[in-house]
Amino acid sequence: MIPDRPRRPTLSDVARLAGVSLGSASRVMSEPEAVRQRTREAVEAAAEQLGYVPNGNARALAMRRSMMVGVVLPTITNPVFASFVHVLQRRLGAEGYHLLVQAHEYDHQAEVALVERLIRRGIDGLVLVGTDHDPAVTALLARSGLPHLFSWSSDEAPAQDCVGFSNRQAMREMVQYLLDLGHRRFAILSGALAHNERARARVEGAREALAAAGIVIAPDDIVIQPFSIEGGRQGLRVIAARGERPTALVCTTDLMAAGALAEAHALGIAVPDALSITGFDDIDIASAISPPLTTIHAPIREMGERVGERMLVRLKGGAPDPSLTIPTHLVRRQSAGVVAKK
Amino acid sequence: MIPDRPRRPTLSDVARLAGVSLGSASRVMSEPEAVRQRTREAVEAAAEQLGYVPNGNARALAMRRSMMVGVVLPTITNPVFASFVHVLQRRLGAEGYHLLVQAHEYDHQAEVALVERLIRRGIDGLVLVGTDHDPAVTALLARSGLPHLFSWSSDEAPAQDCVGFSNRQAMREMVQYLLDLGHRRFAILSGALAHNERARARVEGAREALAAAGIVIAPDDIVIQPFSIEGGRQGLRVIAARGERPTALVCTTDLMAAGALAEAHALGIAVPDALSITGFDDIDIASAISPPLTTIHAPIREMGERVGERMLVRLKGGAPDPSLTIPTHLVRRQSAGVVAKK
DNA sequence: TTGTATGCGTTATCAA
DNA sequence: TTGATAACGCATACAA
Repeated sequence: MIPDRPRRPTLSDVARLAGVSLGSASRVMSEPEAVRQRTREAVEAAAEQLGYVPNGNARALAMRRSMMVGVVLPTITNPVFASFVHVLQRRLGAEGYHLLVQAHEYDHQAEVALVERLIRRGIDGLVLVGTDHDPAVTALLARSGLPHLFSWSSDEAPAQDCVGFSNRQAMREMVQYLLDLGHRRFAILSGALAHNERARARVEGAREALAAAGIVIAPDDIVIQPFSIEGGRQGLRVIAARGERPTALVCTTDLMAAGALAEAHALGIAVPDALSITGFDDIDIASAISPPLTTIHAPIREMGERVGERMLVRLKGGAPDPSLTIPTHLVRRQSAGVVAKK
Repeated sequence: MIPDRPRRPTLSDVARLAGVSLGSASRVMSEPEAVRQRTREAVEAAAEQLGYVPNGNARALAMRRSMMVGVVLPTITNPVFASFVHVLQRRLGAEGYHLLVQAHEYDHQAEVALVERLIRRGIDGLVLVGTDHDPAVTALLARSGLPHLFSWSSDEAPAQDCVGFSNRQAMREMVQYLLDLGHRRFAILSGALAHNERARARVEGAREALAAAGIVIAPDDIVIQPFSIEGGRQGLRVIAARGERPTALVCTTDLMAAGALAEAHALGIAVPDALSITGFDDIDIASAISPPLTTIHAPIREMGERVGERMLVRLKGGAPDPSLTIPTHLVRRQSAGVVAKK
């Protein structure tokens, strides 16, 4: 009986055609130097002739390693996370790993399900953004014994396995800069703070710097909108509708700042003359909008490299390293300026 | 002897603890309705107690389906591709599929290696961007019998399995609009055209619309730079250095247009008064830069949905559908205006 | 250096 | 409805 669907050739088929054992054929694939040239060539010829393609799933089962690393992001549509994936992919891809990317769209609960799905699917390691996760995530990770790394945030980081930067310190620097420019009336625009220690740290950093200057920020001056360009627009509208406007609008992401900037243009609010606007992340587009965005450079590239390297170490059975804090820096552009004289 | 590493519990362990056979335990996982309630509960309790997590790789091997779909992109750092991934992930994720995303960074040859790696790793289906691929890609796909879909381009599309839009027609519309605004001197700014039928179709569309108006574009007026913001900046510099400047700069992506716009600002070239600049894609940021970008809306969301749906059909053994062309539309914003009177 | 045999953790087939 | 048992395709320890 002829099989209806032409089954893809397996290593057994290759071995048979080459006239060697399955074991030898397998060795040719994984450790070619451990096999005589003659047999190697026979196997390679047979593989070529049959169009043999190794079955990664069988391989993963036998080796108990899938060569896949999971990455759970807030969203892939913010370029700052896309860049992170880009770097990670290059670094881990170079060592033969594939990336399984998932995004929870800032849904705290959704993240639990994504992590579980990734573990079930059979990843070898997991990269998480941030350190504030549902206890269920931690439990899953602990139970599975899966190597995992946290990223982005060193503000509330565990002692190990986190590579990030100080969102709080960065934001302090930003606000201090604005204070030095003479600003005294501030508003802060952020996405939701719940389950997001990065946003919290950024807002806290701003608050601290202001407090040190004797400025107390009112609850109303912290506007919460979605982490997006549209959220930025909305936020600016809210603030513009106020009686006494701030002279500086501190946004917790470049995306929100870009939206706020666009809306300021639309409303005829001059930036930075009537209102200074600042961002956070330093995504590519930040320098291309106008006025170019004064922002914090988040060290995404370096963070991605470090996370990738550490993940590779952990995947090879290496021990956890202490958490690492990468410096950020303020990028002065034109969206923030000296406060206008009365 | 005690095993040194605490092996993760398997379905056998669960079955043993529950006092049922492996087969029954397996059934509880996959088709719970085909098992008596009593045994089901026993198995579920045992699984819970042991913290059982199914092994996806074993599952993939046994079922001969990995529940993973590959996506090969030019780059993840262009928001237009990130959005595509976002939509695809939602659609396929809803049906339990994982996405294996790879980017070739516009390296034609690199794509071959990526596709091969994905096939080896064991994907169930593959989504490709564009239709112009190395013959080796086609060969791999044909040999593996893997369901695969093309996207983005209906200009040189195969009769089946492609979901895209007409880059050429869209660009014709754009240039016609500029002609209607009175422009007669054009420059075109694009990334490399080799192995990229989308870029080619966009340039061709522009050329055709110009030709129809009796305008012949000189080779020098087509500037090639990387597909990026920086590429856009460079491109504008090249054009600005020319003796006789164009009044309209047609860019083949929003990213390049944003870069060109930024550089125009930097050089003191008024947009649109001294130079109209147009983009293509309509990424989120296009409406937030200033002046807001006149561009072509590429139907990424709908394309992603269609691709996802079709992929699901193909994954279930369904037959290929004829290729689909989704309409685009011109988005008139402020970066393009009437040509200045002499 | 090569072959043999077993295991990886499931699903699926077939009797019972 | 359940249980035994054979795939699934490969890696690997061990023997030859």
